[in-house]
Amino acid sequence: MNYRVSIRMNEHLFLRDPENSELGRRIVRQGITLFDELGFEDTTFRKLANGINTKEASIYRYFENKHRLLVYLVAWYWQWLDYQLVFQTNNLTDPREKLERVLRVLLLKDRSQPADGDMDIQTLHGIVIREASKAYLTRHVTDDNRQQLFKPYKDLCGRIAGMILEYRPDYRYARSRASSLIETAHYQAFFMQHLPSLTDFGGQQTDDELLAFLRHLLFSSLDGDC
Amino acid sequence: MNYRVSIRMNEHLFLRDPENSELGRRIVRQGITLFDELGFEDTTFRKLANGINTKEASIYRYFENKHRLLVYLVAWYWQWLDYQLVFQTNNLTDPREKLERVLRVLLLKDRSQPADGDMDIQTLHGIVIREASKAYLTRHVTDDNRQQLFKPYKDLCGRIAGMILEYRPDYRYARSRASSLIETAHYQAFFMQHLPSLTDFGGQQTDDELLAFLRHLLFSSLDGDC
DNA sequence: ATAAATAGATAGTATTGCTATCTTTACTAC
DNA sequence: GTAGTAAAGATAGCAATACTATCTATTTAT
Repeated sequence: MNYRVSIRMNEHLFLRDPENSELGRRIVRQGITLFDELGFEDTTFRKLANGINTKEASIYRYFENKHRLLVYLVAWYWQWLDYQLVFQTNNLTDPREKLERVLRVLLLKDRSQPADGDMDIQTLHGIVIREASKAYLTRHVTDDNRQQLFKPYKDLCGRIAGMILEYRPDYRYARSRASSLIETAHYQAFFMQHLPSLTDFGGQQTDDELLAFLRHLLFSSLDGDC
Repeated sequence: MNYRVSIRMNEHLFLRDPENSELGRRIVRQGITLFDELGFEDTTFRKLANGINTKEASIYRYFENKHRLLVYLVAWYWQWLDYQLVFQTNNLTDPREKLERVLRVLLLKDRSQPADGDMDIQTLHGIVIREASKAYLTRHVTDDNRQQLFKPYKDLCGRIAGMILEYRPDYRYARSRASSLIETAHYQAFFMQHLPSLTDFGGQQTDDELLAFLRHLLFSSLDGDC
């Protein structure tokens, strides 16, 4: 059996769909490489172009600017993650088990379903941890939001919120709980790696400790009287 | 009685101490104004200089670059907040009451102790919400950390972690709990304002709802069996 | 009164973040 | 096979950014 999941992206995320051409795919692939290696701030379209033997101007035909490329990659990741969630929780009936899967998927603990080959999921995960909040922590967040740029993130939160409500139908903070779960997973992962004194994860299986922490946080909030 | 709290900043945060001169204080004050109005990305030292009738070059004598100015402002805020915490919890004996105060201080719910007059705390709070994570979400976080730039943040987390342990001495995740409390407070405040569908705070007293959510999250994690 | 520190003024440079235009190539329809 | 169109390549250019350097004027400390 050979299959792959393809992810349909919102049109506002690009000027020309990068999945439809060889150049577009190279831009995306190199974008991931540079964001990973240089970080968002030090990446430029000129460097990106040089890395794939094309010209700056060609990249501007695909993405308005560097920020939009970031938004694109992050949105792609959220959509991919959302699909993983659907896949991994399919056929499960126990709501607690579903939430357990949510935690594992957020931390990329399981061999995932293959996606379009241009996306290196592990690397993208690292980019999301360090750069994703720069996608919305801007003065133009409202305009960007109007163009639906954050819909994948909202959809993912919505799905998790739904699972929270399956587990605990009267829970009052499903959406905030979902968004803070995602955010906490990512910045704790960042702290763990770079500012470990902000965390309690020092040892070897830091990833498992983080999972245990998130599990504890999530279920203590859902299981209490409230 | 007339007093003010003065905050001693780490030397690595600046090239020349901005508190020691009129120009320095103007730079800081205008920095706050511009970060607030234009956001970090669209602020430049040229604009800043024009706004206070000086030259770009003069600003570079105080701060290495724009990022360092952000780090300085954010560090100042964390130190100020840390002091607020000390002040507000002084003489309290009930550990739960102390943690309640932590929540209120994080959300700036109480009339605070006056600080050096150049800092507009409310505005700074807004900047911290939107920009603070850009201070550490970089590729050079490790170098910056070596220069102690994030010590104020760590100290604040450490203090909150200490209070958590007073309340619950056997709690295993005091530091992660503290850092995620701070981050959650800020992210949720941002979402509430700009991407409200990621939260459950829609109505009028959104700030009180956020407080209730944070209280719920914090105490449910500390009161459970674990 | 003199030296030292600070600030102001001016200039200059490499890079960034674009936009414009023109040419070449590749595919598509008739 | 040719004409037409879309994508990509090539080149140029420009205003703004992020600095650095240097010189002069002013304040301040001794």
